[in-house]
Amino acid sequence: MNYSFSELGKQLIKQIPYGKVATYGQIATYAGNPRAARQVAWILHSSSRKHNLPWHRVINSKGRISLPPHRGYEIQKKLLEQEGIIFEEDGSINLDTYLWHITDY
DNA sequence: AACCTGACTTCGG
DNA sequence: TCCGAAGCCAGGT
Repeated sequence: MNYSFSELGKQLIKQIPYGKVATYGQIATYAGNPRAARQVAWILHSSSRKHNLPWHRVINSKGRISLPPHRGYEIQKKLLEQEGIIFEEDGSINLDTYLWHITDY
């Protein structure tokens, strides 16, 4: 059975454990297209609501939230902090500590 | 059916 | 550190 990139990406996002985060590129890589990071953002836009995806656990490669202020940034930060994730002074997250490894699953 | 757009990433300069 | 360009998918116009 051939699952679409979006379908796989959606499944992967659902698997991100509580208290962990994943990057767009990481999801894209696991879904089979290392260069399709942009599509991951698209998945979140189109499916996070109807499929109950833990969208707040997806951040960019720099370990920072990609949402602009007043466009969800504050909300995402709050949700992550509620899961025990600590933000650095510059607003980034220590990926060595919080990045999800597929092996954790 | 062509064209546009996204919460991105990587690479080169 | 910053900027531009290329690469990828799917849904809306």
